[in-house]
Amino acid sequence: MEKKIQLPTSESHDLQGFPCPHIAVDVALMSIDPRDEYPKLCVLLHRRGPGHVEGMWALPGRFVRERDTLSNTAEQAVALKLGIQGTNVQQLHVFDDPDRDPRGWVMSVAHIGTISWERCIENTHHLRDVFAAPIRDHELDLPDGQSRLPYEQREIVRYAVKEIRRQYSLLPDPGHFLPDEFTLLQLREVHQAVQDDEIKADTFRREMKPNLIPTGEFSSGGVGKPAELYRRRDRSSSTVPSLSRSTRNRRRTPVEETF
Amino acid sequence: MEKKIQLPTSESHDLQGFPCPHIAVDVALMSIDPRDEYPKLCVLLHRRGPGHVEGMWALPGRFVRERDTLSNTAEQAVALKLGIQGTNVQQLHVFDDPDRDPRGWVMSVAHIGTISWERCIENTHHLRDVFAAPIRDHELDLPDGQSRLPYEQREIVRYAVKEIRRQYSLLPDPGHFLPDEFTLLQLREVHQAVQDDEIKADTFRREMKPNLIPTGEFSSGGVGKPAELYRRRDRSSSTVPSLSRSTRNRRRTPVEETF
DNA sequence: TCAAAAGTGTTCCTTATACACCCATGT
DNA sequence: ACATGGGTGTATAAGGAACACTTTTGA
Repeated sequence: MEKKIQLPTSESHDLQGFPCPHIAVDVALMSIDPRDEYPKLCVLLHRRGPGHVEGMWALPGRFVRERDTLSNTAEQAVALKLGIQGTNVQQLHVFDDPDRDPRGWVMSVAHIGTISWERCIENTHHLRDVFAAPIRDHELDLPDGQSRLPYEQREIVRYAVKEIRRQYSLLPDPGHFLPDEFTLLQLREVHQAVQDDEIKADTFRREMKPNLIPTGEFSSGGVGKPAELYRRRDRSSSTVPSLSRSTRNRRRTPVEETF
Repeated sequence: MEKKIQLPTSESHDLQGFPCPHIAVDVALMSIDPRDEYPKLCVLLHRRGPGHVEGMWALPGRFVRERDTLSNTAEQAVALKLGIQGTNVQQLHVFDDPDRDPRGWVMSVAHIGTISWERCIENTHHLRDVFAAPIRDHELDLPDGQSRLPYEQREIVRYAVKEIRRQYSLLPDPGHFLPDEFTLLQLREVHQAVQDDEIKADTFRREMKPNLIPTGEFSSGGVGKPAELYRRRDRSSSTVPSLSRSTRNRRRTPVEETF
C-alpha cells in the first residue's frame, strides 16, 4: 500500500518500485460425459489440497511463473491438478476485484479448455480428487453437497458455458471432443450435449455439411445403415479470400451515381 | 523450464516470494469523426512524453496501481493522456508475450472504449498531443508519417474494431456516440461509420425498431419530413424472461412419447 | 420380415431485401 | 412546384424447420 506514485509520466522510465498484482489462471476444462443415459457437458474440478480453501472442490488454477505466458500457465495447471497433459486453452476474461482473494491482491485470468472424455479418463481415472461436474442450466452440480465454488469461479463457469455454446453453434466440434473422424450421429450427440437441447438430425446435417469432408469410409457393427465418417474442414482452406472493403460501396451522395 | 514442481499445493500458503508481472492497460478509445464528407470511425491516439518510445503516437495506457481495478486504470489512462473524463471501457484481451516490452515483464490488458465526438473535442481541442486516427480497412492511418504503433497495439486496434462492429450489429448505438435521443438517420449514419459500409434505410429501420422507443417528439429545421426522435430500449426491460431450459425437450428416446 | 438408423426430396413458413409509393416539410 | 428526406406496403428471394420417403444394415 505504498503511496509514492505522483508522476504518471515518469512511470515509463523504469518498472522497479511499481506495484504489481499476483496473476493467477483458472481453467474451466470441459468434456462430454457419456456415462449417463445421454451425454452431458461437464466441467472438471479438483479437490484442493492443504492450504487456502482446503478440501474444497474448485477449478484447476495456478499462479503464473516468472516470464511464463498465460496459456502455458493454464496448461500446466491442468497437468498438475488434473493429470491431463497438452490441453488447448483460450482466454475468457480477467477477474480483478481486489478483494476476491483474502490472501492478497490477485487477478485471475479465466480460461476455457476442452478435452475428449477418453483422454480425460485415461489420465484421471486413478485420481480421487478429480470430478467431472455436470452442467445443469448454466450452473454446476457440485459433489459432496458443496454449495458453491470458491472465489467467483461460478462466474467463470458461466462465461465458459456461454462461450462454448457460441463456438459450437458455428462449427463442427471445434473443441475436438471427438476424434478426427466421426459419424454425423456422434457429432450431433456432442452438439446436443453442449447446447443442452435437442437438434433435428436432417437440419443439423445440412447445416454442418459445408464444414465437413466425407472420408468415403463407413462405420459398421451397430444397427441400421452404416454411417459415413467425416472429418472437420479447417476454415482457412475453405474461406473465400474476402474482397477488400477499403474501396467499397460508399459514396452515398447520389451525385456521381446519377451522372 | 525448471523441473522442481513437486508440491503444487504449497503455493497456496502465502503469496510472498511469488513472481508477478507488471500489469498495464491500453485503451482503444473510439469515436465518430463527422468532419469529413461522411462520418468516420476513429481511434484516439496521444503523443508519448519523455520516457520509453518518446514522441511516438500510441494508444493511451497506464500501469495498474496498488489494488486498483483494470477498468479504473483504463479510465484514468484516458483521463490523464487524453483529458477525457468518465469514459466507459470493456476488457478485450490480455497480451502476455514476455518479450513484448523491452523494459521488463509486462502484460497488457487491452480495453475498448467509446465516446461521443462532442465530449471528445470539448476536452481535447486545446491539446496538441491528441489525434483521432481514422480507420481504413481494419488499420489505422497514423499521423506524421508514423508507420506503426508501438508494442502490439496494432493487434489491439484489430480486436477493438472487430468487437465494436460485432456490438453495433446487434443493438442501436450501444457505445453512445449519439445523445439519448436521436433520429433514425443519425443512428444509421453512426452505424454506417462503424461498419464502414452502406446500410439500406428501410431494412435498418425495421431491424432497429424493436430496440427503440419512440418519444413522440420530432426533429425540425432541416429539409424533408421531420423525423421522429427515438431512445434506446435497455435490454433488461424488453427481454422475455427466458423460460428455464433445465427440464427441456430432451427425452430423445421415443418410448414414452409414443405411449 | 421387422426395427433402427442414414440420407434425401419436398413443402411450408419465416425472414431478409429491394422496390415502389405516399407523406410532410423547406425553399 | 419541386427537391429532400421520413416512413410503410408489398413482391421476390433466400433460408430454416418439419415431414415423408427410400436405403441399408442387424436381429
